Amino acid sequence: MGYWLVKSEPYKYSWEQLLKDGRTYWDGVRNYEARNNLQAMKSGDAVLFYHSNEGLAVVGIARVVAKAYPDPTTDDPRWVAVDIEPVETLAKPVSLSDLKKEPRLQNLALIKQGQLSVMPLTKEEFAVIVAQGRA
DNA sequence: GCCAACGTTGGC
DNA sequence: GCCAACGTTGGC
Repeated sequence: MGYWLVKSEPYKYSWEQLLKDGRTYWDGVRNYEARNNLQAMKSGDAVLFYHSNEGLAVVGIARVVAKAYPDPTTDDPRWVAVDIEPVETLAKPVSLSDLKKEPRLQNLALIKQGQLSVMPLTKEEFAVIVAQGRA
């Protein structure tokens, strides 16, 4: 079972929109490292949903429901998309500043490499963030 | 709106 | 294959 964190700008696609839709495809990735991470996702993997630009917080937990397939929004075969569905809305969004304060999260790509939009998490990192979000 | 960080592109 | 220039992203 894999653990991931994906970023979305709320005005493009927000957590609330995902709740309303019930399921969405995660596309538009145009960065090789993020693409490689997408391709490594498997159905059933857990995905934290982070709002960038506005909010700056992890707001919910989603699940991969379809592993990587060619991105339907482009003819370029290099890019892929996955399908995700919402699992749980965090009672208390975990903000970026909270993440930065947590010693166990200092290796997060979110903190070290701000512009990566899809990144892997360890099981512990996932658990730490979710525990904060439920507190 | 600004600026720093990073990835990608293209000339040599 | 190197490296400078450029574009994009995202925090502040």
